Amino acid sequence: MKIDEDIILIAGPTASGKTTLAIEIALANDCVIINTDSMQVYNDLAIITARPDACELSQAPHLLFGHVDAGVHFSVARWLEDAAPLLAQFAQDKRKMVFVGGTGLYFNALILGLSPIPEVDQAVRDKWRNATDRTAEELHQELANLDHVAALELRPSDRQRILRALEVIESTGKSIHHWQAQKGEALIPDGMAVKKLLLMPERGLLHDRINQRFDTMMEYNALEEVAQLLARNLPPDLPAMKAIGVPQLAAFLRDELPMHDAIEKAKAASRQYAKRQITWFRNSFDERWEMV
RNA sequence: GCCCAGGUAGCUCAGUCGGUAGAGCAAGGGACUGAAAAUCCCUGUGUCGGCGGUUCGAUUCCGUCCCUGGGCA
Repeated sequence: MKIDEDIILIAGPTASGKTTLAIEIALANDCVIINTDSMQVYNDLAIITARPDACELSQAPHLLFGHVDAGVHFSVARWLEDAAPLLAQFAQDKRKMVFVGGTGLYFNALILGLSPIPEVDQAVRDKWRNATDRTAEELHQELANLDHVAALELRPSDRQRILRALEVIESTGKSIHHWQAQKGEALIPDGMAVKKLLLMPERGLLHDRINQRFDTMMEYNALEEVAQLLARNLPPDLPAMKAIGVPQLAAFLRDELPMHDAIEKAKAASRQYAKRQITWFRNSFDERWEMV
C-alpha cells in the first residue's frame, strides 16, 4: 500500500488489526511508527495491552511504545509532549510517520490541539484525589461553590471530571471552563496533507477477535505479567493498574474470582471498551477519515 | 420404570393469591480536553417448554407429553 502523504494516522477499536496494518504501511513507505495508545506506553504492560511483539518491532522503528514506567501517572498532555519533538524531527528529516493506536482523545489532541492549562500543584491534586470519604455528589456541591460554571457542565456523578475541575480552579485560580475555551495549537495542522485511516470491522467479527486475542494473551502468560505488576505494590489508582485485564486477573490472583470468570470479565470489559471507541470514532472523527 | 425439583429476556434467576411480566449480568446507543483501556448517562416484548382442559380471560389452576438436574430401583 503506497501512500503519498507524509503523515498517516491509523485508528480503530481494540483488536481491529491496527498493528499489522501499521507495519505493512511502514514497510511499503519507509515510515517510523509512533504509538497513539494510552496504555501501550507502559513498559510493564506488554502482553495485556497487545503491544507489538519483538518480531513486529524489528520490522520498523517503533516509538513511544513501553517507554513509560507503570508507576507514572501518564496523560494526554505528557503524550503530546513526547510526540511533539518526534514529529518535528521526522518532518525535518523528511521521514514519513505512522501514528497508530486506539485512543481517540490522543488523536484529537494531535489534530486539534490541547487547551493550555497550567500544570496543577501536586499538593492540590493529592488533596482532592485523596478525599475518598466524600461522595461524587458532595464534591460536585463543593465545585458548585468554587466554580459554578464548571459544575453546571458536569454530572454530579462524574467524580473523575469533578476532581479535575476542582484541582484546576484551586491551583490556577481560574475555571477549567475558562482554560478549555482557549484552543491549543495542533501538532498536525488541520489543513496539512494527512492520510487518516479508520479500521471498523463488523461488530460480531470484532467480538470474536477480542475473545480469541485474550485467550492468546493468556497463552503468552499474561497472568505472570500481571503478577509482576502487582508485586510492585503500586497505588491502585494509577492508570496502568486499570488497564483492561489487570483488575480482572488481579482478582483471580487474589483468589477473589475463579480463573474462568476472570477471563470472561476481562473479555467483556474489552468488548465494552471497543464499543466506546467506536462511539468516539463515529461521532468525533470527521469525514476525512477513510474507513478501511 | 417410579419419586422429587425445575423448564420465564442471550445467561443466572425473581414474580404474577388468574387480568399477557422484572432484576443483575451480557448486549445496544450516547457523552467525552492533563486518569481516556479512564469516567459518566440512556435503553428491557420475552410463543413465561409443547398440546389440551377449566375460565369472560391461563405464563399462573388441572391433565398430558417433552426436556434438564437429583434420588430410588
